Amino acid sequence: MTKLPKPRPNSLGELEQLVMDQIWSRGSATAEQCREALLQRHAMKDSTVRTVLRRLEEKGFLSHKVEGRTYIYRALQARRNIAARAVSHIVDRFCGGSVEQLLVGMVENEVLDRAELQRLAQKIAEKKKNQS
Amino acid sequence: MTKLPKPRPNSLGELEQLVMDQIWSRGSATAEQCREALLQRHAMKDSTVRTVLRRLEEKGFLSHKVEGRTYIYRALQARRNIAARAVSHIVDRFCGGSVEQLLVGMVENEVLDRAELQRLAQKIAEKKKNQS
DNA sequence: TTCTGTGTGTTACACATTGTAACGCTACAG
DNA sequence: CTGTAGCGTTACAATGTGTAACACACAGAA
Repeated sequence: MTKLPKPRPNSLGELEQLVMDQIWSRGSATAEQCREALLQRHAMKDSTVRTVLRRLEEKGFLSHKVEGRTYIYRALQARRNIAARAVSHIVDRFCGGSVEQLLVGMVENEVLDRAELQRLAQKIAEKKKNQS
Repeated sequence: MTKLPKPRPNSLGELEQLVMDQIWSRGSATAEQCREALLQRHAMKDSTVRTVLRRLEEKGFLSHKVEGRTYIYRALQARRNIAARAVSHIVDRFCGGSVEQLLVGMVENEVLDRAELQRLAQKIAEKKKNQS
């Protein structure tokens, strides 16, 4: 009976976010690179960053390769995909699975205005034309 | 110096979700009504439900009026609006504020298929026509 | 070869959130 | 007047997250 790695939750804490942002925008990064980049807004020890990186890897957001003695982390999932899945959950939970309902809500809440929505529809239509 | 109500986080735990679902689908409900409705999937004591209800109220999701000796809870926010704001955060965080990016991601992740997307665009267009 | 620093693994701790519940008080029904 | 239904208060354990110390190992300097 090998003990399975304890499943960690699929959401991101604040610091975890910041670290992921680093990885995403750089493509890949070491612990030190992350730390340096974050120092301005958020001072922390190197062990802190490394712990966060390890947890992110456990959660399945990152993987690393070893280069010499240092770990180089890269994202396993694109920002967009994370967003897509998160939104999918929300839609299921709150909108009865209907993306349309979601969009309606977003307009109601002025998160999205009608003009924007129109542009979206336009683009979708165009994309279809180009594809078919 | 009156102590301000401690701000609770804006997310919902699993049980909190279930309770909110009850309130949302009924329009309003008492603690006992919630409890009874949830008993099948999720046994719990009355104090548990009441604690959850109180916390939901602290978080700003619910309010209550008193009828005789019982509290009647109702939602302060529509499901949809919660969804809209949550998604708005996600879009900001992960999609650079672009809903389009989000939709692209959702198609990539097969959360949404192209046909569905087309229907959406269609409906948006129709709605515009009806309005203008 | 020995020393030293850099990067890693392990372990720990505090605090907040969430699920869970006991206990005690009060007011209305019988 | 007494039981009970419904509330307020308080508590506790598990988990998630930020934070970090410490020990170990290896690569390059002396």
